Amino acid sequence: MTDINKIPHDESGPEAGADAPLLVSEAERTAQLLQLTELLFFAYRDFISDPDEILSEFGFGRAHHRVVHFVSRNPGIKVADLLDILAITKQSLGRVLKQLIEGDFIRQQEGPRDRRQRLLYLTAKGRALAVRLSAPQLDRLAKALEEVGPGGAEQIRAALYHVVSPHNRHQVSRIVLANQRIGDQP
Amino acid sequence: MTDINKIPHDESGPEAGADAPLLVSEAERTAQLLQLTELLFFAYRDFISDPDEILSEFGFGRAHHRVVHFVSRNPGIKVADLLDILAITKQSLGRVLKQLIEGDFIRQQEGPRDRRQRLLYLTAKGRALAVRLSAPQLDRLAKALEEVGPGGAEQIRAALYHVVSPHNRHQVSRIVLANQRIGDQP
DNA sequence: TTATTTATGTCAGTCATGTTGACATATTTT
DNA sequence: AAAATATGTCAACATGACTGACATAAATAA
Repeated sequence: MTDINKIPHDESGPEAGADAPLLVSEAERTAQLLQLTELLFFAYRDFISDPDEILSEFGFGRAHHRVVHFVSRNPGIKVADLLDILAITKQSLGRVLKQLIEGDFIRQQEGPRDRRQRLLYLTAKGRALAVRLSAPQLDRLAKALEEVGPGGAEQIRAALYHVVSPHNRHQVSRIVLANQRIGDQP
Repeated sequence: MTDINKIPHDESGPEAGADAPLLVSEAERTAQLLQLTELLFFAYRDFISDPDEILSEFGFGRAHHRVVHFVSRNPGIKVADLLDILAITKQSLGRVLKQLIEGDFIRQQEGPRDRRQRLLYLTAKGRALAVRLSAPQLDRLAKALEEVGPGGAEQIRAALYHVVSPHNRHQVSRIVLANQRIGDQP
């Protein structure tokens, strides 16, 4: 290993900066990939830490966050579609959904064409929670993106997209492109 | 919203490509950040899916993966340092560590200077498991990075690093820069 | 119209992985 | 000799997943 071990400047991060040499050996490439693996782990962990704190105020957990988030982004979503996005069982969803409905964060509305469906919407209270949950994450991401140049966001988006398994990409594209902003009225 | 809703080409991902306009409005910026939030969720979920399958062969879970990974990367690590990295309690670690030791994936060695310490090492069997677990992740990351140009890896590294909470960055730097390659002899 | 399928909900039990709190043992440090 | 440290362990509990079975209402097909 060459200079991989040098202690990075605290504001630039490991091996960052314009003077970083492009990779030479296979070993360095592997080392870089391992570092990215670990950074993904640590970044993800901290990324969800702010919502976790807010949620605990309400006696909620991460499962509630996910439901609130995707209902916020997809107002009127069917239960079946939400299950598809979350990739959990209806029993798992049922528990948190019940709590969110009883706490007046989410309301259900009979499907206009198919009355079996229970279309999901955030209440005003639910929207307020969604805003509170998303704020620190948007802030964190915005600050992180300031550290990479303009256009970096697109590269990161492309990379993350291609970390998704090929057979899931189409679905992820559809979901991600729902452009309801958090807190907007449905 | 302007052209955010266009269905992306399946191989380029949402809103990627050289022709993507730089952001104009605050709303578009927020939409982009929300998309990144969701991509991080979906990418992370798929990223750990391959190891999950391998682990289930052994009756293991993600907790075992983390322990194997960080012991692999830090041969001879102290229990206390491992606890620090994982940010879990010793009781949680104890359970999975016990299973890994009983299954002959990890061995403990008395600290040479401080005989209270139990330094952790992978066995040959443990190294084989570590290699199997890391292979699909390294492969997945390598392919994803091919989709962004050269230098993209550095931008992603910088971004992920700055998603880590400021007070954790120093520790993460130290940990990530341990350059033991998975499968190498300690 | 009757039968089947679909969308949703619910009960009951299990598992993995985290938590707190209390306590034990060996070893090092003061 | 006393205190602090490194590790381990027991017990109880919480969260959020799971499987399997069954129930109801509404839409669709035969």
